Amino acid sequence: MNKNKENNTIIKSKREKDTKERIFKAAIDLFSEKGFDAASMREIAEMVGIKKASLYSHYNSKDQILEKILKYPIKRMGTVGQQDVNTEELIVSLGLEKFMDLAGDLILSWMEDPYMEKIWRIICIELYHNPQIKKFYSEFISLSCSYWESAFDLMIKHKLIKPIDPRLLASEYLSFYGNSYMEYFILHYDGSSASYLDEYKNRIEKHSKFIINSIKQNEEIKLGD
Amino acid sequence: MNKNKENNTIIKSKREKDTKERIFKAAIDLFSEKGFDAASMREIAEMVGIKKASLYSHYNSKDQILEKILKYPIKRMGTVGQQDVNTEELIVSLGLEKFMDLAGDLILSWMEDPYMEKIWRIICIELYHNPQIKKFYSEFISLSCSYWESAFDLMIKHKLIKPIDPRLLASEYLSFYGNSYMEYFILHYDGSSASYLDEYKNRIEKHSKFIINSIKQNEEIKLGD
DNA sequence: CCTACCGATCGGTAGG
DNA sequence: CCTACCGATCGGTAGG
Repeated sequence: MNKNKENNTIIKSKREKDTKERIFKAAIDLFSEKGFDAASMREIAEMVGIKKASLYSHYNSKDQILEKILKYPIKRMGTVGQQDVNTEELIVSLGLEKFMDLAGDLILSWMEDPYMEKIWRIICIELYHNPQIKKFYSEFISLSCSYWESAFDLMIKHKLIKPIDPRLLASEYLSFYGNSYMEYFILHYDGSSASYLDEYKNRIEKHSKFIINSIKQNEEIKLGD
Repeated sequence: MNKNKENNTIIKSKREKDTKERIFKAAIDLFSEKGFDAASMREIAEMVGIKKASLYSHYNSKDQILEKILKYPIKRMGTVGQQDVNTEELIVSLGLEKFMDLAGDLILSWMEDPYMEKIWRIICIELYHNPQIKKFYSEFISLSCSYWESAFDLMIKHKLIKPIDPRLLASEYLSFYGNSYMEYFILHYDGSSASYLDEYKNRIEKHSKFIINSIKQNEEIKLGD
């Protein structure tokens, strides 16, 4: 008797967890497809196969679902970006070209998670309309700029690149990424992935080479040093 | 009798035209402040000082108001960009630096119209949510890229810059603009103008110098030619 | 997890 | 240019 009750509780809570996750996934799909406002709670419920009112046993509000979605990239950033390696050591040991290649690969690997792609699209299309998303994006941009500013600063210190304002370099390097992703997610994204993405990968690779060529220390000057 | 009737007709149609323009301005203000969807016809009417139903004697729908707003930048583009000057002559006669300065000034002067700033904000914040705006933006980007691609191509032809893929150069040059404006309008715009705008002007000037330095033909190579 | 309901708000129209 | 109204849709709740 007791065993049976326990079993039921376990099964029930497992099903509940499962439903909560299905709601999460359905919300990502719908928000990324139609935008946060245009996707209704009714549609989310329909996709999960339950009635709208039942959503509220798992989440208190539509905003709370979005809140949980925005926590996902932060978790992912943690696992990808927060290695214990020292940036200065990495730059010195790899050199300019290889360090930049590694950084580019990291950003790409971060994007290849299918959730991340959809979540970025949600962020891009709701950047203005949602204060929650605006705050998240501002902080993300600010963190990225700081990281790259200090990276370029270290490169100058080790005479790997010309002494150009590292803040300017960071924004030259990152604005191309920003603009490319925005364009991709807003103008060309069709949910099928891979289609346009390869073209963007190609463009970003060329951009990286252009920047490297523009800032690397000239050979002659190096010799004369 | 006849004279009086005529006069009344003129006065009436003048007032009608005036109201139509006040609706136009109110819509620009409200759409740029809150976004197209969030600004309601009731609010527009309230700002103009009439009732909502009266709006429909001037415009058939909310979408038609937006349509008219989007025609404004095209008219402005016509007056600013479509001079009869030949780009090739301009590049040869001015040289690299002065041509780039002129182009930057043109873009800025285009932005300094107070309507344009608000309309750009509408475009940025509604880029995804509104198919009309998406189409307008796509075409604008495509036109800008083509123009700059051919401009860089001409510079290469006249050996003013290094022979780098002109398509890449166009997107290096323009993506910084795109990203800066997007960031300005979405994260820092507060309607008061001038506040952050100066900072962005400064950043864009530095960007232009960075690009010029990266692509200009080295003196030595020029001599050896 | 459901049915049945709520108030709020929207763009737009009829008729004067 | 107005009053008065329309159907549609939204997020969320009560109560079981």
